[in-house]
Amino acid sequence: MNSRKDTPYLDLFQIIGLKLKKRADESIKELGLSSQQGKVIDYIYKNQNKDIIQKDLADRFHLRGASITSMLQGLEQKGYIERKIPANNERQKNIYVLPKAIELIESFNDSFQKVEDEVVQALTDEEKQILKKLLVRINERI
Amino acid sequence: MNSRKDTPYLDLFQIIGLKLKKRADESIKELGLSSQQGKVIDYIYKNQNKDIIQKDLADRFHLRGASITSMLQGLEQKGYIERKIPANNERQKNIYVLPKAIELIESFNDSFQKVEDEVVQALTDEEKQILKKLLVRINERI
DNA sequence: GTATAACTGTTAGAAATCTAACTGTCAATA
DNA sequence: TATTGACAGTTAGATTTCTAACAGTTATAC
Repeated sequence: MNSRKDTPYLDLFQIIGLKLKKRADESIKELGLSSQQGKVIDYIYKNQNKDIIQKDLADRFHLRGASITSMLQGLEQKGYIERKIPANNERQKNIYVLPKAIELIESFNDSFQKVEDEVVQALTDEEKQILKKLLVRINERI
Repeated sequence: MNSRKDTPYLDLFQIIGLKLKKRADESIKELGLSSQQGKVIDYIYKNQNKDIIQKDLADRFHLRGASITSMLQGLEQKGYIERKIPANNERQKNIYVLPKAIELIESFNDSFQKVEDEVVQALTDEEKQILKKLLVRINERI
């Protein structure tokens, strides 16, 4: 009777991921951004000296090119970022954060940090290390 | 200089969750369903003797009532499920899977199982147990 | 050198989810 | 027992993501 199908890891990752997304969204809602937008702005800011293009964001955040276009159009209209076609390749667009976004980064990173702390608060230092090691390995293999 | 903000657990859960969702969607695409729809049908089927109502699904899958309404309307139109107002409470609707869905359950559970296997394939038995224990504990606390 | 393929980003339209406002039903209470 | 509040579900409209088809640019191959 080994035909019983069960997917506890799949289910746990799905549920934890959903809960964390809602917590993160909630924590920066007052700034008028979604957690996804916050993460993207933070990533652009941290890599501003590396000539990030939209494709890099699509790869990092596992989104389609069309979704990045849509998100960045929104962030550009709201004055958080700007996009410039580089001289050496007219297919691409480099992304830069504007002062209006930089003011917020510290604030929503504080919020994300609080959610992060909640996640690992139930674990000992040793368990944290083990968990990170296992998550990294899983992430590399899938 | 401890102002450095970093959220590796948040990021890993987000990325792994996204990857797994895409894998699961891909694996049952040929059946004409999303992985979410498959999970819901499976849940209804496994709890058919418990008079499941829409609110139970909203709680289990961390979706809003409106989202459940929309999803179940779709599944009902396609002939996978039916909804019946119980005699003792006209506010509620009990959900049942129809034969057309039951035929598929075995098949997409096989698909989900394959994704599940990929997740843990890089881990030893001991690591699997530890991981599950830590995930369960995190899920309980957030 | 030109034709073709690969790359980067955009558009249009579909799907899934959300919030806010709503309807109808049941429960509590005054 | 009449009112009020809580509950379950629905609708309308917004948001975010997706796929498919496309335009323009760059690289490759003949």
